[in-house]
Amino acid sequence: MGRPPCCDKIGVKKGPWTPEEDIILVSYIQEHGTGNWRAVPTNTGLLRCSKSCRLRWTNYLRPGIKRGNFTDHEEKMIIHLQALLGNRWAAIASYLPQRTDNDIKNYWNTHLKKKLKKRQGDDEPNQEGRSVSQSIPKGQWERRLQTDIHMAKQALCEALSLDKWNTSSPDSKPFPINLSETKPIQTSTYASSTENIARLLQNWTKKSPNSSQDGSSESTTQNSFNNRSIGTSSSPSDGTISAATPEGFDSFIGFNSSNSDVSQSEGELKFTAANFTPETGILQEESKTNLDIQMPLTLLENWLFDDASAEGPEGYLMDMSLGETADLF
DNA sequence: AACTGGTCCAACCGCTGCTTG
DNA sequence: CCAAGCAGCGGTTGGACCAGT
Repeated sequence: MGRPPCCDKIGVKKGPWTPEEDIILVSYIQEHGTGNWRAVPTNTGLLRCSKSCRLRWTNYLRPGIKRGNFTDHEEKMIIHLQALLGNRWAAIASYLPQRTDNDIKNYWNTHLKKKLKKRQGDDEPNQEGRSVSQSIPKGQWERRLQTDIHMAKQALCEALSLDKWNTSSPDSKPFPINLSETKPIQTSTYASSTENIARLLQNWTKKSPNSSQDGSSESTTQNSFNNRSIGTSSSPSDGTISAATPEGFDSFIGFNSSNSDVSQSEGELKFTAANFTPETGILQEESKTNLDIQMPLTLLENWLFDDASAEGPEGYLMDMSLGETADLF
């Protein structure tokens, strides 16, 4: 007979999250992963509903999130993807792994909508208009189906050849994203909030029994979390975070700093790839997500930014869905 | 300095499809 | 098979912030 009720709405806290709450949530997910959101409020003592916890994690605390201004590159991708997929922000976000669907949605509503409106007002033929008009002949459901088939195919390809990514050639990047060609811009609000959290995390990591380096595989989630964050940015002797800075925090909670740092060297990229395998624990899901979109994004960029291409996205997707999926299935 | 209007974004709301017992 | 609950998604909102007057 169903499951026991989720979180009753009595005594559930709402509104902005405090750094303390963030730490509690992060530390819990470090130990237990993101599998059971329902258990999070009860096990952590957070007066939040499970939904709120999940949202906080996926939109804010999750590793690998890039914050701040959108680059031209990202902007173009969003515009094209929105024209292709509609308001399927989650699907669009899957092509921009560093951005959350909420972020993209907000950016679309606050910036791009107006921008496009303005451009259309200028009555000037542009790429966005072209993409939209090209996508119209196809039914929405059909485009969705094509995209979903395409994504499923990519996921399968990834699953079958994960090792290739880890031992890829020096030219290959851990993430498809040439987003890294663009400038990193951090918002001051997030920076300040991460500073607070990082400061609090210092205490937490000191107390945490999980920062041990015994190499035990009892919890891969813990190990990966610690290895990638504390292990690279802290003193091994005391286990504390070395820098109470936004960068320090980003690196604590994941791979963000190396991932979003556009000035990173190829060597750093390789380092990221080497450490960023699906076997690395709690962030496995995130890493998979990132890996999964590697090929599609690279291909996507071909048509997104190839002005000479007259075929457009539909041609690509049609090929993928009608041609290659036949082989797949 | 105070007010006003606009912008931005984190968080909430409500719906839907899937999962579970 | 069914009902209840969960997780995820897209739409909306509230409040902080900023620029202009």
